[in-house]
Amino acid sequence: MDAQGMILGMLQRRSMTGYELKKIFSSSFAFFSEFSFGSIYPALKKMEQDGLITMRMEIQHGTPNRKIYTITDKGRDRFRMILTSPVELISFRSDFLSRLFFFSQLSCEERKDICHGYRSAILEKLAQMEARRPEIEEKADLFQLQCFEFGVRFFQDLDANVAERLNLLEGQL
Amino acid sequence: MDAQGMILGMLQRRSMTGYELKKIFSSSFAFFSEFSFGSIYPALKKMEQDGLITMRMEIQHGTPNRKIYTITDKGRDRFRMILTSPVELISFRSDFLSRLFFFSQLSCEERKDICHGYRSAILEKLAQMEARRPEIEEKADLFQLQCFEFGVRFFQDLDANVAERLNLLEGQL
DNA sequence: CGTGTCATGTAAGGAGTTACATGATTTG
DNA sequence: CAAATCATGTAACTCCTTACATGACACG
Repeated sequence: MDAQGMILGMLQRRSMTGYELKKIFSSSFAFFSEFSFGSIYPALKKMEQDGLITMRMEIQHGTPNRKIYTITDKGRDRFRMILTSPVELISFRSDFLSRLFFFSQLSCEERKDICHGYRSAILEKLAQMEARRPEIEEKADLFQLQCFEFGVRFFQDLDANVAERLNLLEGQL
Repeated sequence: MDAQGMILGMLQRRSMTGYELKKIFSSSFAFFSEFSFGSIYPALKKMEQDGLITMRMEIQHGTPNRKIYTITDKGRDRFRMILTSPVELISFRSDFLSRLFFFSQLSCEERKDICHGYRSAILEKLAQMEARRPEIEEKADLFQLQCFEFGVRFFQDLDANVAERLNLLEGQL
């Protein structure tokens, strides 16, 4: 699902500004779908032109004015279509696998370093996610919590998968 | 690792044409890194200009002439740098998780359909990969075989992860 | 005689990121 | 007094894909 789809889904829950959308995308769910301002603001503009959302300016004193976007019926229809269209199989480019593919060109030490370094990065990611668990358990609905659980397990599985390659490298298998 | 990096790695094993590179990228390792002709040919051109590879034209009779690319010392140095640079944590956009995130907006039936459909797609992918196992076990080196095993396990884990979400949806947990 | 394989290449488009510009107000 | 937060936006760039163009030979 692209930026437009994700934004529509968010706006279906409640009206929001681009800035707020960015905060949610950057929160605990960033691991499977993040977008920068450079994607969000142009997408909002485009969707307003297409009649999928409407904008209302909130004049503020002190802080800058906010543009609050609200989904329209047309937008709701569009989102339904997006949500029920065929699900794409995960597309990923794995830097780790790109290295593993060329491991024959590295020394044994270098190979192990890469694997260990990668495991550390995964475990750090997991720690970051766990640190945010309370926040999620408080705010998220059942399915969003399931997204989080899926993510945690995904990285745990990834780590175990790398560990298995390491086992072989270290001749412990 | 981008197209340039992957191509350099391939050329370090042996000299090749763009067409051959494409065939390898489209083979059993496409699941973690694929590139189209539209990436490969311009990358080869660029890298030749940068002195990372050299080209030698092979005149053929009948079939079209082939441009055989060979890595240079500069290219080898570059690839070493790429191979030993910090490994990026996997970056993926999961269409399935994007749906799950908005499951509250779907009926129970629709939710289950999405999960079942997704599991089918994963199992089909696994079947496709297994069908190519003999080819890989014959041609690939130890580490490339490990890439393949990693991929198989990755999709198995993915399936199990989706299955766990389904369990909850079906109230069997 | 159509389809597939061999073989190279380019132009246009897609979908994003990064970096910059602006500027007040709050927090440490 | 510096840095973070609030808030919006654009231009340039990256890196890739899709679709097209070209053309001969081999297979069934």
